[in-house]
Amino acid sequence: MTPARTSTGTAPTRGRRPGRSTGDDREVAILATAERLLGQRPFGEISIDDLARGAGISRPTFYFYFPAKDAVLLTLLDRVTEEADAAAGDALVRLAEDPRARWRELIARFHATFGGHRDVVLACAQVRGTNAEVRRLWAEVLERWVRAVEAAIEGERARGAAPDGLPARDLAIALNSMNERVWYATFAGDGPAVAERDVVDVLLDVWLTAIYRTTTPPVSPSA
Amino acid sequence: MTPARTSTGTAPTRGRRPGRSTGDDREVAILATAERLLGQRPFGEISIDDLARGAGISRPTFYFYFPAKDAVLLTLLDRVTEEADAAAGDALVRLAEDPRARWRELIARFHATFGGHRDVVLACAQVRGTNAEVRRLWAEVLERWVRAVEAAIEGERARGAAPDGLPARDLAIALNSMNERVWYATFAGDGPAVAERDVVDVLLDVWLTAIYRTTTPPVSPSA
DNA sequence: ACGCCAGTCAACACCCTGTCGAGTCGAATC
DNA sequence: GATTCGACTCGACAGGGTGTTGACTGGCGT
Repeated sequence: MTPARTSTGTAPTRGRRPGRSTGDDREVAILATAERLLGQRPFGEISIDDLARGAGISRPTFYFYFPAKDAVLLTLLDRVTEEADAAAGDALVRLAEDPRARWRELIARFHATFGGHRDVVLACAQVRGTNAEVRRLWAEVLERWVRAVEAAIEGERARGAAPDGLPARDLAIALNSMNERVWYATFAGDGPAVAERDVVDVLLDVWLTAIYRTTTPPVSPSA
Repeated sequence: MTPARTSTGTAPTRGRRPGRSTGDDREVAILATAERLLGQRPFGEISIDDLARGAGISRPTFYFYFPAKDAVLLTLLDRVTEEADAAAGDALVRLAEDPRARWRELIARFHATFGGHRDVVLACAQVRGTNAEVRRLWAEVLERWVRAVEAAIEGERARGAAPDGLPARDLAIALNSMNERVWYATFAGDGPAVAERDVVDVLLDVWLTAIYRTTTPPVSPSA
């Protein structure tokens, strides 16, 4: 796994150099403590001391493993986005054979991944406003997904299944943004939100109408 | 205007009782300082001391006017949402006469209002994660807008202009959520974002296709 | 037997928040 | 014109969180 000490960027000096192994358990203990505590109270109310004590070490020792509290969350986020990438992976291959099913699969898999780590996702959404590292990582990940969707839309237009219209990139951004915000509201449960069991179908409907102008996109004549 | 001392909720005792006027300038000075500083650095990096000194008072005196730093932002947000409400106001009346123009007007007016106060909007989005008051106020406002859009969609379905489909409320939530997130990205300028001059048209396109399945909704036969 | 280094923590310096109590001052009131 | 009252002000404190320093430990290679 990627080392956690990424936040300051300038100095990867701090922390355990590869070769030894004693400290690994402490690192995972911190991570586990963070994920557990995130289920109980918001990130802002968890102190470094809480994390350290939860992992059986003192506060200064925490800094041996992570440069700051946010870096823990960043590592957690990294895991989740990797899992989401893996889950999404091949959802859009052979799109032409059954577009509706493929798009639904994409959305459903993201939903499952995020829903399975909602505490982490929610916490990241919260600190994204104040932490540049989290913001950057999330922007990177989103950019990948936007590009994948953009390419898929262009593919559908090329085979004549989807009409021309908005630039594919803008459409991809808008749809991905919608998903992000709708999931946030659904998982956080504050403000107007779509019920969790409906959210995939609601999002799917908007995606299909925005891309194809119909909820039953045509399959490819061949195949 | 509404007094700012709303955060604790239990005790409106604190602060200047109506009748005198000396303190009003201080209050507006704090607000003005906050909005000015927000244009320079994020809310989290502005201390109460900064606000107080900017308004020409000491830190303890700040607490005479506002119960906490967040309350200042809350007051600022209140202004912006009121302005947005006023701007949006009658955009959806006579929808049937020219649906595309009316929807566009709604979106464009919100865009103009938020864009005119982007520093405040951005700051609120950031603290929403950590501040329950801001979260509640935003949820309330959003709920009003969702209801208005929901009613408009149902109206369009009733007159046969829009096909049935998703529950109108879910659709309204999804579309409003999309706007919120897309605007945030556009104004913040981090991560994948739609260019500011295109954003109204991009959002409009998704709204129209999601509601009508066409970008040129039919006008009412009468009128 | 010795040095090195990952790992550990008590203690410190700092910053920010929120509160308390002692004030100042102008405008009614007597 | 003295007195009272309440709006308004701030110095000083207590508390809690962060990040750093410097000293200490113990195993492992030489």
